[in-house]
Amino acid sequence: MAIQANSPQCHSMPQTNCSTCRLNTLCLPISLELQDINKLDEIVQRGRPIQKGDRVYHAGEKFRSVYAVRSGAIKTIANTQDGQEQITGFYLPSEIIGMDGLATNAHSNTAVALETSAVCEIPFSRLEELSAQLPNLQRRFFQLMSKEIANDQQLITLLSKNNADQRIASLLLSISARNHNRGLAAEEFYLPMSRSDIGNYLGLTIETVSRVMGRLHKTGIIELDKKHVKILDMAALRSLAFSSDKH
Amino acid sequence: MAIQANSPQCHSMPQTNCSTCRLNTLCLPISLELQDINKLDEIVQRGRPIQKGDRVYHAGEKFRSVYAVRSGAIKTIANTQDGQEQITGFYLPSEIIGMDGLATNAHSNTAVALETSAVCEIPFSRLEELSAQLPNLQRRFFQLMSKEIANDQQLITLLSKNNADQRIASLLLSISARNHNRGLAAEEFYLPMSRSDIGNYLGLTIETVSRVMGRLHKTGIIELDKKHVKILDMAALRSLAFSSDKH
DNA sequence: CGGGTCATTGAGTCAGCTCAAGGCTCGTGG
DNA sequence: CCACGAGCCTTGAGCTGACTCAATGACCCG
Repeated sequence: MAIQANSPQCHSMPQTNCSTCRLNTLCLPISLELQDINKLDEIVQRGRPIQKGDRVYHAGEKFRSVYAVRSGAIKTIANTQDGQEQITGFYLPSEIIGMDGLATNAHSNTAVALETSAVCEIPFSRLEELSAQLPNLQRRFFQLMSKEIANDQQLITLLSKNNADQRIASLLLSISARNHNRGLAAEEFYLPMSRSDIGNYLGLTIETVSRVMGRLHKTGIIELDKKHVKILDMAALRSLAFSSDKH
Repeated sequence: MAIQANSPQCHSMPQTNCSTCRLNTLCLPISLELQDINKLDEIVQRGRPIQKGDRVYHAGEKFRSVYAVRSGAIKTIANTQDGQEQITGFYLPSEIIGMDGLATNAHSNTAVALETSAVCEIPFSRLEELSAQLPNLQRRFFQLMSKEIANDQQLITLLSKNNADQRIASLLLSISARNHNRGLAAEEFYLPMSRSDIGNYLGLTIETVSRVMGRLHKTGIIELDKKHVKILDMAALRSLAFSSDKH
């Protein structure tokens, strides 16, 4: 718990508005003028930190807000008809969650913190009003939803066409790239999720996840110590993820 | 070809505006007042019928419009990094395609007609302007994108957690339900796509699709003649799709 | 130090894959 | 009118990647 509280993402916590947030070149405010950012800022509610395992919202809850991840990491879980759970995404700082609730006015997913995290709550009715006034914000929000669709479709392809090695390699590359975008190292990072979460997300068993990660380690492509990953051979990892032959 | 041209969906062709279109309780105009529907109608462009195999838009093309399927059926295809194709959706009348292009301002998918079809083109810049004026339309479009996300996440779950029988059963039920929504029979319909399309979409080989469909036929759950499907035991199909045990 | 959670490793099984052969349907051309 | 080729689908036989089951290891916390 002490380790979680000291996680490196937490130094963005003292930020109290969007215009000074170091994530504002990635998050919802992109392409907004300073005065428009301030308008957005007025409707954003910053909550207290949430602990590992806490929910941001849960399936069935009335849809009121979307949330920007400010620090930490969040997983979203969809419940299937037969009572199983499917992790539909891992979300890192600057990424937006909660858009699943729009269609039916109730969240279809549950969002759970993977470690101590902070989120900015954005009441959707206010965001809608503001979007009608600020064309750039409307466009930006459409784009965010479209990005979500594109991400989901990439996962669909991964699950439909790729073997275990390719799925794991792709996940590592995705996290690496997103960290890099936020100004962190692309080659070295902590995985905020458990092996079981990875398996659930990628449609694999925990044993297979463990074996594949072990193999990547043995072949010298990554260094691995529990959740600490260091990519030693980025090119090899890429060619593994994107090679068309399954063997 | 003659058969395609006489396909049952085509009698919606003579419609020339949204307010009299029999799909307007399902399509984009939902929840709009009559006068607002007319405003929407002014920006909608109705094109000529497109033939089987024709593209509505293709990957890489600049994003300009979204499209409502008016008749026929459309598949959307994403190209993977390694040159494979992944079908990401089958779209029936009243459903909207093209929203994949918003994030990057270029389409990431290619949309191909599965049979002779007609689409309504909706230029996005005009739709954006109108959305800012009509809160209901803005909300409606957000909802459509959210619905798309929800659909994609259901497919993710299907691919990640369900076996071949469950995947096929779920697809049949989905098409059945969507036909029913449009006032067509839930129990009897033509599959507009090939076995190979089904396999691609569901992450299965064509042989497995064929075997599973044959098995559903033999066990008396469906009647099957090429692409003509009749669901004989809806309850059995549902319990097959949603049972939690894989065996 | 004991109990719980999470991860690793091994051995055997099986669902869905690959490879291969053959059938059905439709359009074209002799 | 029929023969033929091209697509699409079906069916069979055998293989294999990922699963299941099982045991053990590593770590944390009380």
